[in-house]
Amino acid sequence: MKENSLLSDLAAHLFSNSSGNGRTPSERELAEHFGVSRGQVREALAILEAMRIVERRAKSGIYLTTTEASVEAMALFARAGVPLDPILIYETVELRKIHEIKAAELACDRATEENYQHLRDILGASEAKLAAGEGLAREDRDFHLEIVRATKNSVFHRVCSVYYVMGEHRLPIYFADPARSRRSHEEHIRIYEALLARDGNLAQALMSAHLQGAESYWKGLIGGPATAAE
Amino acid sequence: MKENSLLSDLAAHLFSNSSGNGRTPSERELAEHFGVSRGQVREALAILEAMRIVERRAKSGIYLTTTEASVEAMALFARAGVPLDPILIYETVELRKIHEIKAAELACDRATEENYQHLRDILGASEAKLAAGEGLAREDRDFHLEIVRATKNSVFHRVCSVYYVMGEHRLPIYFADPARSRRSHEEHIRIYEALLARDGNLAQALMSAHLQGAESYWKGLIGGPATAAE
DNA sequence: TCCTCAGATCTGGTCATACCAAATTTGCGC
DNA sequence: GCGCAAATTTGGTATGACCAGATCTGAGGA
Repeated sequence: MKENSLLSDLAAHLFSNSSGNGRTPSERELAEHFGVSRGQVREALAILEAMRIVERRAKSGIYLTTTEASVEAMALFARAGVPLDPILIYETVELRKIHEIKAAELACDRATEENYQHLRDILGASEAKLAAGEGLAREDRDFHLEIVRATKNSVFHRVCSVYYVMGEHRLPIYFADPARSRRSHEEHIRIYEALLARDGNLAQALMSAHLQGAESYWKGLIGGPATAAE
Repeated sequence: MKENSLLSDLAAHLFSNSSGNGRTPSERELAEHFGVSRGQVREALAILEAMRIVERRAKSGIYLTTTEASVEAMALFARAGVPLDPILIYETVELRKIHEIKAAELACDRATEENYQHLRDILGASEAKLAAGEGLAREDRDFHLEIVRATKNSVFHRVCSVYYVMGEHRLPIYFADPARSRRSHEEHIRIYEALLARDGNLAQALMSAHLQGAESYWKGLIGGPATAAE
């Protein structure tokens, strides 16, 4: 990964080192802290400002945004390992349900052989991972995104691909349980078969049930005291 | 507006002045062209790169991204006045339908008095605009976004608020017709009433019909190449 | 003790230079 | 034409400086 580590490190640092009014250290302090030039810090801050994570007030300082940050911002935090508000995870799952049930329906009408081939490839990779006793985080994401891609609506895909990465640091936990991984994989297979049969109603129903499992899981984690082993 | 004009100007410029392989002018050339320092250009480029609009290759150059740009990028272009591929507009409308029909349903369950008040305020503002013979672009967006907000799913709202701005430069055309504005406004009123009555099915149906009108309109303008595949 | 206000300080915004090393282009010699 | 080395270009990065408004500090007055 050649990811911009300064960006995520900086984001994490700003949240840990901001005063009560949301004011963060100055550009000069940040530059010194990270051992880079002010220019580098300003470049990163420009991105963070575009993501509405911070607000730069001329001659005053840098402040954490009080209003809603962008979805990109949430994804950045997820990558940076910043703990995400559980509420946001739940909301994300809810949004996924809205997106993917519809995507499954549309994909039944519009999926091409290329999409089917990709899905088969992903299922094959999943099988291999399962056999090796590994988690399916990456394959899960790929499978679901490929269905969105099969809707042939690129805006739909752009929107989904942004917030799907949010789960990248959560899914490993979810798929740590081999039984859950296996069940999820089998549900994927059935969804694939429904897509192949172009049975819109069935695909929707299967997708709904599939995501319901994830929703209950996260709801359980968020809701009562954490009883699940982690 | 205190918007970062360099950002959008730069984005537009890059698209007009890139060679066949997608290579854009160098940072130094861009700095000179816009009469700013290289640092300013680099800050803007950092944002454009984060939006996946360009790719900066060390010691080589800046290249327009061949892969899918982010939704944020589309919104930026819309603001910058860069003509958007009609296909993207149609795809956006389709995604809006997916989002808003569901939002209407959820809002029926979760809307609070605050949401209703906002909706009333927006409808009032719409009435005033209509009486003054003005378009409803802003009010239309506010109305629809408020319904999304009423779902109390902040991720949902974040996602929608990004791509809604895409329409800001299109809606004025749509609402140039007084009859269409009036009809749209009246449909908003009925949707509001359904939300107030917490009638989920009715709200969904009204929203679906409301957006169907917009969809047909844009489809008509585009010429319907999207559905020609079937 | 508390308030006021001018002066010192800090801060983001912007620009000009400079150096590096790799990628590109140029142009010489064949 | 062609190959290859030298000259040039390019992004990446750092340093230093100046501006002007925001912010903080402390002395002096009520």
